[in-house]
Amino acid sequence: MQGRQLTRTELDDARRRVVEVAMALVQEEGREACTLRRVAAEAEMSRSTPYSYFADKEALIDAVRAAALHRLSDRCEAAVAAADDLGGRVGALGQAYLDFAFTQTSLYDLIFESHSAGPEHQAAAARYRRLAAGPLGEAEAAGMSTLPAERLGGVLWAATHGLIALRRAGKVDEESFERLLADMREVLAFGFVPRSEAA
Amino acid sequence: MQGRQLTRTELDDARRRVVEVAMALVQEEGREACTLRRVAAEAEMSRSTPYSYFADKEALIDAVRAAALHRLSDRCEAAVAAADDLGGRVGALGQAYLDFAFTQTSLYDLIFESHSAGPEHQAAAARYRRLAAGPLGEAEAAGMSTLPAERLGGVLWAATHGLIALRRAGKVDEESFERLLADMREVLAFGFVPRSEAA
DNA sequence: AAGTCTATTTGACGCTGTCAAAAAGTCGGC
DNA sequence: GCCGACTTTTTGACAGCGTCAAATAGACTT
Repeated sequence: MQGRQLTRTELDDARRRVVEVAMALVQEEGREACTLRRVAAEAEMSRSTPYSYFADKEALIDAVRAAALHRLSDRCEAAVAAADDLGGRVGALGQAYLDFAFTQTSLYDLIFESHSAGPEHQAAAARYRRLAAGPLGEAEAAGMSTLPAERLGGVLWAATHGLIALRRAGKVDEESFERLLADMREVLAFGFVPRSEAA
Repeated sequence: MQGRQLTRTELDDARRRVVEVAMALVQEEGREACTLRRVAAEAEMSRSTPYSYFADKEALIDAVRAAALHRLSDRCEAAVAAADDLGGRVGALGQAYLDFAFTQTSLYDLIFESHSAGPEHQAAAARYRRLAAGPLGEAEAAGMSTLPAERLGGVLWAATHGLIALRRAGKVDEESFERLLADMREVLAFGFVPRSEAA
C-alpha cells in the first residue's frame, strides 16, 4: 500500500521475489500448484500485484523457466569447476545434469515445456550452451572429438534429454533406462575419437 | 436421457467418442482448449456425463494420450509397410516419426507430458516399441547392428525425441536442428556396423 | 494543507473441475 | 396397463482460477 515512486532496484527486487516464490512452489508442490493467487499470498501481496511485474501468468512462468535453466547451469558449472582433469569435467557435467533432472524434476520439466521465445529464455539457453562448450571444447582442442564442440554438445544434450524424457514419461522403465544410458555412452562415444582405440 | 442398462459396447462407443472429441480438440486448438466442458458440449452431452466414463479429467487425458501414441504408431507402421527395402524401412520409420512430431505437435507433446502410469499407456508404448523393433530387428539379423534391436531402438528413440523436444522448447533454432539431425545420423550410425566400411 | 501521482487492493466476471441432488427414461412384475 | 425399482443423464451449486476496472492508500510537490 505504499504510494511513492519505486526505484529501479526496488521494483526488480519485488519482481525477483515473486519469481523465487513461484519457483519454490513449482519445485515443492508441482507445476499445477503454482497458481498466481498462491504465489501472491506466499509473497505477501494482494492477488493482482504480480500484474505490476508480469503481463500475465505465462510471463511469470517464462521468468521461472529462465531462472530454472540458470539454476541448472549453476549446478553444472559448479560440478565442472570441482573436477580436475578433462575426463572428470566431461563426466561431472553429465552427472550434474542427470542429478538435476531427477532431483528437481518439476523444474526440469518446466524448462522443456513447449514454446518459450522470450529473450530471457534465449539468454539462459545460450549460457547453458556456452558452459557445456567448455569441457567439450577442451576435448575438441585435445583432438578427441570428431565433431566441433558445439555440435557434439548438441547431440549429447539431445540424447541425454531424450532419454530423461522417455523415462519421465514412463516410456522406458528404470531398468531399461540404466541400460540405455550405458548404451548411449557407448554409441555416442563415437563422437569422440575412439577412446580406447580398440572398441 | 435414456435409462436402460447400457450394453458393454454401447458404453465403450460413448467412451470412445469422448476420447475422439477430446483428441480432436487437443490437435486443433491445443492442450489448453481441451476442457471437460467443451469436450462434453462438442460430444453433445451434458457437462458431467464424461464422468460416467472417466474418473476425472486426468483419466480422460490419459486415454487421449494413449490414443495419440496409437496414432503415431499407425503412421509409422504404414510408412514402414510402404517401403520395400531394409534401408527404406528404417528411413521411413524415422521420417514418419518426425512428420508426426512436427505435424501433430499438440498430440506429440501430450504423449510425452510427464508421468502416466496407466495400463492403457503402457500397452500403447509397448506396441510402439514392438513396431520399431521390426525394421531394426531386420537390421540386426542382417548383422548390421552392433546392438540388439531393442536397445538400438531405445537409443534412437531417445536421441530423436530429445532433439525434437529441444527444438520445440526453443533450445535450438531451426538451422541448428537440421545440422544436429544430420550429426546425429552420423554419430548414431555407429550403432550400426560401419555403413560404408570407411566413415 | 491540498492536490497529484503511483502502487496496491478490492470487487466482479466468466471460466474451470467436481460432486450431490434431481430428473428422465426403461424395464420387470402384477 | 400401470407401478415401483433401477440406471443414466442433467441440473444446481461450490470453490478456485486468471484477469481487469474501479476504488483505495500512501508519499511526494507546491
